Amino acid sequence: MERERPVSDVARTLGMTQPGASKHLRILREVGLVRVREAGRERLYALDARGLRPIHEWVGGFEQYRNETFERLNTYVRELQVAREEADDA
Amino acid sequence: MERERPVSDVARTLGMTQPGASKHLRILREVGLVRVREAGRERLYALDARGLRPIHEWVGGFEQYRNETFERLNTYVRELQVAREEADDA
DNA sequence: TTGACGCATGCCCATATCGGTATATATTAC
DNA sequence: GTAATATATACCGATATGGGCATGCGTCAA
Repeated sequence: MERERPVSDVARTLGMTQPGASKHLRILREVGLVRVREAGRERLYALDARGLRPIHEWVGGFEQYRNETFERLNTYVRELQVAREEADDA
Repeated sequence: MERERPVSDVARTLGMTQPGASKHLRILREVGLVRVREAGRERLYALDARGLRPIHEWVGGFEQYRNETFERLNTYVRELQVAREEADDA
């Protein structure tokens, strides 16, 4: 992430072959998560954090359901208590 | 997301079979993204947004590289300009 | 210009994943 | 008790995915 790296470097780091890394990087490039810079016979890949922005926001969109989830849970628990009290009364 | 639903409901909504939905929900349950409540012969599934929190934070952790990415890009562009000027001088 | 190097692609195999059918289990209704 | 309903699981086939090797193409160095 921290700096751009040639394909073979990525491959070595991840313990895979050069073609393997090349194919992964291709996908990441196609979805906009990395950018490439050609330097001679090397292709320097680097993270393009902009591509993660939509993902981050999408996941964050569920945040609003956090409280609601617990509210539902509380409602349920209260219903249980009421039901029990009524059963005790009978 | 907005409320708890029985398996068959989820299946119908997603246009898949009941076993299909059941298997997906099992996975989601195992990774903590949904919770289940047994109601008679029904299993009411609901989103557990807490499970998304770590994902959200993990993705957000890359946010710090956003600016750095552009700084690297700017540095590169400046290097190009300098190199061109030197070439022009020669 | 020729050989070495870096990368991308084509091809192939092993395995994972997805979705379906059949079926066992548990619960409700009669 | 028996039938109907809701779910989970086992099993199976089609397809996707991951990773390797062989190879072609561009680039650099001698």
